[in-house]
Amino acid sequence: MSVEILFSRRWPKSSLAQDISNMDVAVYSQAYRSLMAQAPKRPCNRPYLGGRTGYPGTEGVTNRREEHFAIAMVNAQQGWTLPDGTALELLDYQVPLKARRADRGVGKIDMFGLTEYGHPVVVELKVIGHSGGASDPPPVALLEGLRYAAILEANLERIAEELRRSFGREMLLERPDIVILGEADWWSRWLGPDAAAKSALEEKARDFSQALDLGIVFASMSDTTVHYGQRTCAPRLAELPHFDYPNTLPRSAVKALNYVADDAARHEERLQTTWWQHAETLSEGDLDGREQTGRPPVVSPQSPALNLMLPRDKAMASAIVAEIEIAARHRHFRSFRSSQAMAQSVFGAFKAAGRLDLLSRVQAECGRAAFGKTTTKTTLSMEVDVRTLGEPRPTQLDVHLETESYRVAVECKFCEIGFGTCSRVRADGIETPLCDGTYSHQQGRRTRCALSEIGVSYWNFIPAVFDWSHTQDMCPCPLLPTYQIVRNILAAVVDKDGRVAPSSGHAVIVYDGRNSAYKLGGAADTQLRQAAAACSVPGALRRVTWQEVVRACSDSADLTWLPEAIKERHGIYPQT
DNA sequence: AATCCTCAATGTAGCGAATA
DNA sequence: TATTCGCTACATTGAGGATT
Repeated sequence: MSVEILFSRRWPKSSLAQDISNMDVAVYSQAYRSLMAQAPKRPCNRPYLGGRTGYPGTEGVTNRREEHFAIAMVNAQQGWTLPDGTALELLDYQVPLKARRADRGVGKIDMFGLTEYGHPVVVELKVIGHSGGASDPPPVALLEGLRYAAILEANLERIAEELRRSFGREMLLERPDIVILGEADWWSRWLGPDAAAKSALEEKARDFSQALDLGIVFASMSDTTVHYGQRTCAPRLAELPHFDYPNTLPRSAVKALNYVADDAARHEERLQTTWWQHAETLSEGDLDGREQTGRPPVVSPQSPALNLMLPRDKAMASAIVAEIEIAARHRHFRSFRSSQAMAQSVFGAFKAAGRLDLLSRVQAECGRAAFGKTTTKTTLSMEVDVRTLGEPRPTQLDVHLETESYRVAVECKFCEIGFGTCSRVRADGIETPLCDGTYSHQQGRRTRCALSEIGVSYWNFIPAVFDWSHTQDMCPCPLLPTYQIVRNILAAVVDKDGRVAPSSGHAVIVYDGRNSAYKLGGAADTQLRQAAAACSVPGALRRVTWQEVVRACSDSADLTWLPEAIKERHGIYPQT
């Protein structure tokens, strides 16, 4: 069947409105189905998703504004809200669709993402050209979107599998939605003076939307400056674009907004159930005996190690127990909520089994290896003091991995609903806080940050890794919500000699995938995205769930006990 | 009549996937 | 790993219409 019409690039401006009106939706829908039936399918050793570095591949000058724009947007980890209120998260850019070189007219998906419910979304990005060129007309963008959606749909299962494996996400096996995301200038250049074409396009999109049962959203974003990237310097957007929607196609009724609140309560309830069920299997006197509602099981002070998940093998078990000194245990170490106990159990197990190499299988949510490349020579230590940041009390890393002088700083979360914030704005026992929450000279100080004033060197390093300048006032201080995350990133990228080496380390956040604070739009998620959006080094901040981490040991004989134990105790297990 | 402007057609650069 | 290939965005060209 004729799929040719989906590939037409001839849309003369003079007859744009007429040509759009003349589009026969039935014919195009048929072409969509035909293209789907004959779509290229990439061989298994050539993935669709993942493998992108966040850097452009080339050095020197370029005119490829659009690609840099897309890379910058994905790097910024900024999702946005679709007109029906659904949150969209961008996962990848330049997704190839060709199976063979000879596949004609098959390009790459500018950006690919999922809605918060796991529905696939194809984003076709249109920006004004490097030198102000108008770029393709809107119908071409629409057809590109349809083509990509058709080819994507033909490979849905395959792509869902890749998302699961490489990004730890679940995708619904549904026809993708299409977002045509154009810079405001691009839209107005083509449709500004031509109201007829504009309404023709919107009407046609509605028809397509109905005929094919997919969402088509036109989004306009504020024009923004792109700082072009290089092989070692990621492209950046000067400011995050602001979106609005010239057409509003409410596709699905907005899912209940109290969903998130319910989710948190349900999760807590399920945790308690799982915990107390597990507690039943313990012996009399193993718990501290206190029972208030809402309180998790807490093991007795006589045998704190009971809060660790341990193998039957005695040697391995004692190696795990010894991984964190007793003095370094947190106050709430004995609680089932303790993320420290979780971290010690899991990472201690990998180490004790001599299988740190398995960690390189774990994929972070950005598609990169969560822990970088690890080998059997990787060293792992817990509760490591970081002394490179000039802090009076050094940052403690939950877990520190080192492979050939590449450092990974791991922050382990479990029940926590957010990240630590800066202490200077709190009035702990003093009348006025040491900082009013802005990054500016205050209270007669010589530096803008109360911590810099006492010799903490965060701000010496921050400009090398974040878009925040230490020579400019900021209100509020960008470190307010991102304090702990930033500290972890700095701990990973600042070396012993006090130099920033962004390519020599990264930070990872490990969290419970069921914890709603980390779901799109949740409190912790927002903190992470704020940090990521300002971070100029792609991959410096990665995130991964415990669910994904324990998946890595499923086929290692020495570690099969771990997934079972963590499922038993906390209800954590890799999905499918 | 000279000049400017717009736009479609044609040509090129950039770049990464495909291929060998 | 190095080379080839072809797509997309971008640049240039020139026809023809509009303006001065």
